[in-house]
Amino acid sequence: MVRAPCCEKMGLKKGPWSPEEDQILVSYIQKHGHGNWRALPKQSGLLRCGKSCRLRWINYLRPDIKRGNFTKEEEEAIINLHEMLGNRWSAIAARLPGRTDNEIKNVWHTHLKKKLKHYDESSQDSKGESTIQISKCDNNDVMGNINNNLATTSLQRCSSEVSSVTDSSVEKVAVKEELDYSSEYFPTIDESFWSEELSKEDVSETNEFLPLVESVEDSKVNGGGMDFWYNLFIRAGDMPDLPEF
DNA sequence: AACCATCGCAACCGCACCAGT
DNA sequence: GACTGGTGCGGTTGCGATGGT
Repeated sequence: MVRAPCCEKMGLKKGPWSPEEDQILVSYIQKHGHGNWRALPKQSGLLRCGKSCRLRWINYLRPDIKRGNFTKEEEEAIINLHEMLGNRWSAIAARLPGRTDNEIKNVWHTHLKKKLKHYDESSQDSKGESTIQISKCDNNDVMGNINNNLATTSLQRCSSEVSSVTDSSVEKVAVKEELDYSSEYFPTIDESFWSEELSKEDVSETNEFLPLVESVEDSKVNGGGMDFWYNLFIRAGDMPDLPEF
């Protein structure tokens, strides 16, 4: 395949986006959508290549982007999902609503890798057990449901152990954590599960996931982490409307 | 205050994949 | 089946911000 000439050779702009460019891109997409990224710059009058426009929109301008620092829950989810999925950032991002693959990738390389390294080092000091610090989940009921209904991940095992602690929601507790993160603790998930074609019916047939939806909808509990857990364990795109808490 | 090192984030690059012809 | 164009993805880079000396 013949590679398309790069932006610079075409006289197109590169580098940081100006507020004016952002404005043009947003208003164009709001009006016309983004059917064809390659044609978009021409039609909108932007001196950018389509690829650059797409990236800017996806990583920064999309209205559903959640800005700001990652919560502890999100960080823990990234660690767990990375353990399951590897460097498939887009797949991880699909399970963290409002976060982009680029953002997750950056967070991984700047924060989480170091964090994990730190855990590894501290865990090597003890024999077979390590002590890690995690934040207590905001809502024990939710975590209980997760623990009842989902195959256990390392995070959930931690959560079940802290669920008896009843005061401050940000209290840090020391949790004994076994070193072995073997498949015993992760559900066997074949590729079809992660594929975008999985329907709602398929989800219900994959057992653990539906009961969580029901429990969330029924419980109407108030907790900052609710949307997060709700979205994380239900496939993006097949989600029912979020319940009001 | 000036310089340097490090960090964090936005953006780019190159490749792979897919659909249409 | 081969070719082409569009899109998506993961790795990498550039650069401003921040902190330390």
